[in-house]
Amino acid sequence: MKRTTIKDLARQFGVNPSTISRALNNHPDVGEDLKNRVQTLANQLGYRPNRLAASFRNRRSRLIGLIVPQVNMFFFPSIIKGVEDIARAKGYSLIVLHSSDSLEREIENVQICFENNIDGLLVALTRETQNLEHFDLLREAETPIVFFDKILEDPNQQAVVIDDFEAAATLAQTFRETGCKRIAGVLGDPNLNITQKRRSGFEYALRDYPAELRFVNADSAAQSRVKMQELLASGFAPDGLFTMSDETLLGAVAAIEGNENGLPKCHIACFSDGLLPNYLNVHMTYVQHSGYEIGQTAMALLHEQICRETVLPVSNIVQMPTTLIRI
Amino acid sequence: MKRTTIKDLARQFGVNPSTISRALNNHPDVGEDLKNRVQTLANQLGYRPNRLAASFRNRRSRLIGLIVPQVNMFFFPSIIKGVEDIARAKGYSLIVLHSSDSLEREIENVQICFENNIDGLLVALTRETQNLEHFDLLREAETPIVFFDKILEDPNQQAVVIDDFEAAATLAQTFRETGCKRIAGVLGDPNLNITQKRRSGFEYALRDYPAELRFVNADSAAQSRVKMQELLASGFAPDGLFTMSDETLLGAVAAIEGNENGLPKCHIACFSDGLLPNYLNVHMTYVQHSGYEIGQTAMALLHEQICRETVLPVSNIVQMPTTLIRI
DNA sequence: AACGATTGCGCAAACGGTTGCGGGTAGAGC
DNA sequence: GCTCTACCCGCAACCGTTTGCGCAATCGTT
Repeated sequence: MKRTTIKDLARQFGVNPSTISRALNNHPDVGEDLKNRVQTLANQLGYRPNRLAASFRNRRSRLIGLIVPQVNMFFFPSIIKGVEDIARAKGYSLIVLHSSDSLEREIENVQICFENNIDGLLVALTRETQNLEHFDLLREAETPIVFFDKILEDPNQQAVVIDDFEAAATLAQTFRETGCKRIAGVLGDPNLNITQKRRSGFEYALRDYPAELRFVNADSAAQSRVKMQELLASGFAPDGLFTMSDETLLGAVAAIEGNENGLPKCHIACFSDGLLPNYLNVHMTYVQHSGYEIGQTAMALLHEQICRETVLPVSNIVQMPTTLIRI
Repeated sequence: MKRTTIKDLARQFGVNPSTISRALNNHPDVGEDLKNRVQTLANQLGYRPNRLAASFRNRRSRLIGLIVPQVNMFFFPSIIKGVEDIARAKGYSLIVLHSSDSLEREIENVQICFENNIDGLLVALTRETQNLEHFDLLREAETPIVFFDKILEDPNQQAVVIDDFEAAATLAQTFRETGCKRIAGVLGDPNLNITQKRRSGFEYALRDYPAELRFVNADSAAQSRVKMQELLASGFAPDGLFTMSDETLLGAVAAIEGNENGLPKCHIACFSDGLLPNYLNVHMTYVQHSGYEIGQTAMALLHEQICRETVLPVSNIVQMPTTLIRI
């Protein structure tokens, strides 16, 4: 069965397709009577507009691109939920692409987005990304872009992040308060902007505090566990643990709890989306930065840009508020 | 800056747009010389085809719809990764929609997919879904659909699942072997097909085994934890735990480990995507059903249907193999 | 040299919906 | 009876790409 088109409806009523189009779009140039009859028949026949045709004509696809470096367990699901909820409310659909932590694939993804004529793009960068040249394609097409979470310093960008430096510093303070002397920190990839900011915020807050800091880098729960096991095996017995993400938290806690030599009470402070900490049965302090809210905010910001129909030449970095939670 | 189109290229070479189109698509009707010159200039100018136009003309959008009941932590990320990897390899992009466990929203999602002229659809149903009528829209348009994980019994459907009955029975056996007498089972929503199958497989395998079975239903980690806490508070002290998903596993284990009265050694058997069990620092047996592979298989199956260009009137339920793992 | 086959390109329509413009009709006002 | 206006609707172009068909030029064959 073919799908019913505007032309089909036009034939039914013996009018011009343009009139049907206007009737369906509630254009004032169509008589009330005809308008009603058209709309009811359209419903009966289950008429659904062909967005492809409309998009093509209007040069608006009503499609949003979402590019993430990887599909992880904790942050990504929250993000996609937040983005999709807002996008749907505004009448947009989501094309989701992941870069597998590869710049090459990120570039591919941008091209895919361009070819699909997306109306706007949301991006979290890979750890390999050093500049934003590959987005020029979209910028020249005046397609608004909002970066979030994993971003680069760059003029004239729209972005949604948290105050990583400040949050890390706040977490660092808790180690001072609890009197920790040997702190293990599991950070993300050292190339990442957020890793650098969180580390420097952490170190800055403890710059005059006499504790031994040992940092390791890990991108996944598995890596975090291994790195932590190595650290423990090396004889370092931390009384404090700092992690930068839920993934690394999971791995590090597993390593510590699985440690055969046992371990004295260990104070934990971390960044988290808020779910995992409640299931680990250990006390900890965490900065909750909600992926859901970041996703919502980023999408809302993007939508503003789209409606404005002109890319702002100003930089706008939205810093989301975070909450410090003790459990 | 406007994007370069085929017409721009045609003007440059003083030829007809159709010739440019053929040159770019390596059509034999274009001379080698011209073909090369066109392709090199197209690269230089960074020409990217406007898929919207091509899709419109060809009635193929190269878009795949992916509808999931909810965006959870463990299963969904694996699924989307598997689907996207295959889809990308075949030249398709993904529109991701979640139904928030609501039939109404699922119906909306199907309509969105239809309007976007998707070439194929992958669906895991909500717990509210009782029939597949709302997919008729797409079926009439001859759009292939592949159901996965959460499906309904229905003739003439393509689906990818696991043998839930058998797998649950296998897990049940482990309780018999370890001699458990009081088994707590945390299952998903009772309306779900997989819940019913897994429960009946479980009960069947233990039909002649003298153990006390207590089942509770939970959709999330939080619910699972609460239900398990209630069960423990009621005086039931399980020596065996059976869960149906990673989410429920996480909640149930947290409840047991957080139990103030302590608990004797508890044998755990569950369904899992394979990641979480390694981080809980408890021994268990689990049936690994890889969301990644299910996603890949479902997408590959869908691609076959798309290429066949005619919807098969036969039912084809692919049962993925599972692995029993003890840790 | 005459003829058929092949090569290489142009022409134009089509996909479905949108929109500026124009025009016909009916009613109101003088 | 005339003009003016408001109301409704048709006409046709357009968005970028694809493709069947046609045709001229070239090539190969007898």
